[in-house]
Amino acid sequence: MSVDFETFFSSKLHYSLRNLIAESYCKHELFDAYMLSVCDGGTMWAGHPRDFNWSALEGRRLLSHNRFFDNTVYNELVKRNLAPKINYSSWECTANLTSYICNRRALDTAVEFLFGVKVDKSARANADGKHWPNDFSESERATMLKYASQDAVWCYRLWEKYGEQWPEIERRLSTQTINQGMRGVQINTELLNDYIVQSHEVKANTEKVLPWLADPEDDGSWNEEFDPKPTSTKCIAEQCRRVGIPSPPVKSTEGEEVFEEWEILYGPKHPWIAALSSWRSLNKLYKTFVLMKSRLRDDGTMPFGLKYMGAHTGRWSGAERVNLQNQRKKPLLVNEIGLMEIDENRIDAALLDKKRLGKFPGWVKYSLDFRALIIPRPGKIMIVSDLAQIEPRVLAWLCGNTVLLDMIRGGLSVYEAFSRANMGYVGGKLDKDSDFYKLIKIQVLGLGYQAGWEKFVTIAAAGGIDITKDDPEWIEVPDPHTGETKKISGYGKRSREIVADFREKNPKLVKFWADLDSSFKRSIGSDFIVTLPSGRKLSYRKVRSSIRLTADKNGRPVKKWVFLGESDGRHKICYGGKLTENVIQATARDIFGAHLIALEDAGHTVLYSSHDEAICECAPETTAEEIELIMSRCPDWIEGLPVAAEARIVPHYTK
DNA sequence: GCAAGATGCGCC
DNA sequence: AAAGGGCGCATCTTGC
Repeated sequence: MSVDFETFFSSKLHYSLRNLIAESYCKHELFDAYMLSVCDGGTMWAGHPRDFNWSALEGRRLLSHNRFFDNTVYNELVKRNLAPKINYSSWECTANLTSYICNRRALDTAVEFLFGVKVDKSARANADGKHWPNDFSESERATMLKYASQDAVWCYRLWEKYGEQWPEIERRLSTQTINQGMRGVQINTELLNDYIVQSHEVKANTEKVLPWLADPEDDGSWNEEFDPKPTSTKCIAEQCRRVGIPSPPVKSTEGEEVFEEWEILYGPKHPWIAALSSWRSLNKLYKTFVLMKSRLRDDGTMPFGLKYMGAHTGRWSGAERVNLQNQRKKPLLVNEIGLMEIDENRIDAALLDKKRLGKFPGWVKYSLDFRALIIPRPGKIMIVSDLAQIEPRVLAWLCGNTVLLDMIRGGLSVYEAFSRANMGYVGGKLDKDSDFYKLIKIQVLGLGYQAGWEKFVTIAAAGGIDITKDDPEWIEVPDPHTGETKKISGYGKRSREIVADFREKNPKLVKFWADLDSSFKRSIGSDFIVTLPSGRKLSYRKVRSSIRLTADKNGRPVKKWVFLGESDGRHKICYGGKLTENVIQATARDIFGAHLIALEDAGHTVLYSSHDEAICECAPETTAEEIELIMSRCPDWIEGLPVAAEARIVPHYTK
């Protein structure tokens, strides 16, 4: 039986689900659920909730398109004595169903894709700011009832036609995810209040360093010509002009390194450069803290959003503006002058002090640690557990690299095993701090998805290795046309060698890329569908090819064929390595999904998850080993994969 | 006044 | 021959 509520909203008053999470929206004084529509295929009903025969839902399986919302509305009605408590048997979400079936969440786009029918959503847009029934004309009321019924009908049809294609485990993951968000997490509210005050103060200090905001009694030149906002690009450009330095390079187009060079060159002389970056970080934190406070329940817990099948590969994604999957790992430290500390070495040293001595060095005035805000409920403990190198393991399994898997099963670390099984290393036990070990690690992480030598230079740099430092200035190569020897730049020589060597020694992997690549290209004109080991399917629709203009090394334009497939409503370039990455990520997600359900079956509460990490709230007697054991299980559909996990009891969410 | 695009920040 | 990373969200600018 599908259930769909229509409620008052007003974009003018900023009272809508755009601005508020469902629970805050329902708690609000403006909340009014004025219409309910239900459909069980045979019968249809739409009207005011007060006129509904609620007992019709008793013992039934309920369906909603976005159950998080409709379930929250229903709970609120019960709380306000506007609806009775019903014992329904389950409540499924058809938005999650269609995300699984076709990566479309919204009702209209899903129905259009799956049924080829355009659903008219204009009635809802037309209800913006209107109170029921007085603000609706006679005909508008009829339209609204029809619209509500139509949504309930489509919700039911989606379930009727596609429900069976949704495997049991996925259905449970969907339900688990929605329950997680509705259950929420316990927040250290005292600390949150502190953080709000502190982050606001540091933000204000930072604004004083920005010349266009700093002096309210300046000559007025900022206010006259510019709109002085904290991160205004116009103000930044003008400031650069005034002090005679070039404008900052754009990170996304000119590269992180180029920006860093600029920063190193001009940062020390111009404190506002660092302040700009700090302000963005602080503002993000401050806004998040304030939002969290607004969502707190009386018991100090906070609901949150998490999207089942949020990403094309099936991974979960954050939602509702407080995204538990992308909060900073390291605390933000406030230094002796009341600003955000930016010296990474100093920060790391301070964090080490804290870890070893239990307290920060004197210069740390305050620490803003987002993760410290999330604590276990009273009488419970928190156990954080994450899968050990799941993606390289899955990659090895899919490529049939049994030698490597056997070594891992025998107890070697993934990287040590790789050096022996695939790179020809035969020496003694590797030292984890050695450059050789680091190099192996970045190869495993970086080269498995077909990165080229230039990309590998940046991957290595991110891993702390300058792979170009021993490159010769010049190398001599024969010209293919004349046969004469010519000199070319030696930059990247080492990187090229590593990449070539890696590929030579991993023929199964190279073949895996090539096979995926060629089957993708063969599906031009139709959809490319990969069946994952779990049985789940990954789709790339409407595969086509297209010509792109790029520059060769001399800057001359070159035409290049690329191949594209549609996912998440956009055509994206696909190639063997990229497809491999997707397949691996999706498979790792399925394995992790099995763990999430197993944890639940063992009686643990999974508060939420983050890609390969499960955050659990458990009975106090639970041990980390119990969790580790469950997280190390290997699903029967990927037999022989050595799965491993680490778990630890923590006072609060941490990494 | 709104939507879309560009840019940045944070995680895995 | 090589080969854009994914996600969400805030801020600011520009175009309609």
